[in-house]
Amino acid sequence: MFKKVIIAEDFEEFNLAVKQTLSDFDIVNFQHAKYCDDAFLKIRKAIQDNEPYDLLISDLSFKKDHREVKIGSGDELIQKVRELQPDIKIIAYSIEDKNARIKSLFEDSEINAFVLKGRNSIEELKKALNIISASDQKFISPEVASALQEKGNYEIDDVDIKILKYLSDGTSQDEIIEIFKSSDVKPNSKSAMEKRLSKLKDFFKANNTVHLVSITKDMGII
Amino acid sequence: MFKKVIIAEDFEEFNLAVKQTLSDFDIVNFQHAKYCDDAFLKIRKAIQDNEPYDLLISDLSFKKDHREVKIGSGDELIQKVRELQPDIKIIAYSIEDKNARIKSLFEDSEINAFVLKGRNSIEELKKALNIISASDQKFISPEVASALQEKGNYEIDDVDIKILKYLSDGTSQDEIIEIFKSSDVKPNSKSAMEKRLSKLKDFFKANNTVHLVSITKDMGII
DNA sequence: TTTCGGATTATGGATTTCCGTAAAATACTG
DNA sequence: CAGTATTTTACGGAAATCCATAATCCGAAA
Repeated sequence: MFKKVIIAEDFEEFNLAVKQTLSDFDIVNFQHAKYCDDAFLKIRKAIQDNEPYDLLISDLSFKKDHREVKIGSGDELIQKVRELQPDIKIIAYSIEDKNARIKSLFEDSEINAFVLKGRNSIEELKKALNIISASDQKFISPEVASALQEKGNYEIDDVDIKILKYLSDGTSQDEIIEIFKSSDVKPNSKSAMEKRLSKLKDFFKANNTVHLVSITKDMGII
Repeated sequence: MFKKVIIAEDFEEFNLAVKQTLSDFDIVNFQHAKYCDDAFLKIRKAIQDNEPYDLLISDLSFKKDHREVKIGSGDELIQKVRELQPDIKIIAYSIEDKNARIKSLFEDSEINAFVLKGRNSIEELKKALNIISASDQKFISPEVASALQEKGNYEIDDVDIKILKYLSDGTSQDEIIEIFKSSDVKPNSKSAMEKRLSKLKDFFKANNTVHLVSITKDMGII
C-alpha cells in the first residue's frame, strides 16, 4: 500500500472523506492542498528532499477565487506532475463524466485510476487504491468505463476547436476567417471554413451551427 | 437550534460533512436521502406522523442513474416541500453559482439560506444554521451575495426560454413557429419570433443567435 | 363609438449561412 | 518527372437569418 500521499482538492468535504478513507488503510503520511499550485510545489519539494510522494489524488476542476494561480485545473497539474515524476501513481477524482476528457487523461497523462465522484465514490476510491497499489493495472469507475472503449476517431483538431470557440463567442464566420488570416492559421478560406463546419455538424449530428455549439458545449469540448 | 433535520444529497462525501457539522451543534435527530423522491416521501411521512422536520438541507443537482425518479432536481424538491410544509426552513447547499437560479430560489421558493459549496463551505454552513435557526433572517454565501442585488429587470418570460431551448436543440426559427402554431402558443408569427430574438440578443449583448445560445447556456438559463 | 397605444403580424430587401461543384495548389508515388 | 490523390480555395445559387418599416388587431380609456 502507499506510504506517502498528496491530495489536491479544493472542497473540504471531499478532503475530509479522502482522509478518512486513507486512515482506513492505515496511511498516515498524507498532505492536502486546496490549490494546484501548492500541490505542485509540495511534490517538487518532496523530490528534492528525497522523500517523494508515491500517490497523487487530484480533483480536476478547481474553483477560481481571489488568488492568482498558475495551474488552474487538475488536468494541467496531472500533466505537469507526470512529467516531473514519471513513476508516481495518480488517481483522478472528479465528477467529470465527459468521455473525451477521461480518455485523454488515461492516454495523454497516463493516470492510473479515474474515480467518479457520486453516490458510491468512497467505495470505488478504496477499490482503486487496492488495485493500483498492488499492480500496474488501471482502475476506472464502472459508470464511465465506456469512455475508454469509445473509438477514438476524433478527427477533431485544434483548429476545429478554435473555430467552435470563436463561434460560441459570437464571432461570425467571415470574422473568424479574417482573424485566421491575420494570425496565419493554415486554412483560412471561406470554403475551407465551411467545409470544416460541415464536417463538424456531420460528426456531432447537429442540425445547424447553433445546435453544433450547443452540443459541443454540453460535451465539454469548448 | 433545530431539532429534526433532513438532508437531500447524493454524494456521500457531502453527507458525511453535513452530518459531522450537525453533530457539532448537538443535533442528533437527522436523516439523509440520496434521491429527491426519498426525501420528499420522508418529509410527507413525518408530517402525517405529526413529527415534522424543521429543517431541510438540500443539494440542487442530483446525478442520474439507473433508477427512475419523479423529482430530478433539488429545485423541484424545494418547491414541492415549500408547498407541502410552508413553515419548514430550507438551506440550499450547492456548487451552483448562477445568479438567475439562486435569485429564483429565494424569490420563488423562499429558501432561507444558500450555502455555496467550496473551499470554506462547512464554516458557512455553520453560519447559516446559526442565523436561520435564531431568526427569519436569510443567509447567503458571500461569494454569490451579488446575485440578490442584481436588478431583476428580467423581462424574459417562459416563451423566451422555450425559444432558446428549441434553438439550442437545433430547431430552426421556422420550425419553432410551426411548433408554436400547432400547440397554440400565443405569438407565433415570423416577425414576433424575430422581434423576441432581437430583444434577447439586445438584452444579453449577443452578436448573433449562436452567441445568444452560448451565453444563456453559460448562465444556466437553459 | 371613437381614439389611442401596445402588441402582433406582414412584407421586402440586405446580409449571412448553407451546400454543391469545380478549379487550383500541394503532397505522395512510382 | 508524370500522374494520382488529397487538401485548399473559388464561385454561385438556395436557404435561412437579420433588420427596418408598415399594416393590422385589440383592449382600455375618453
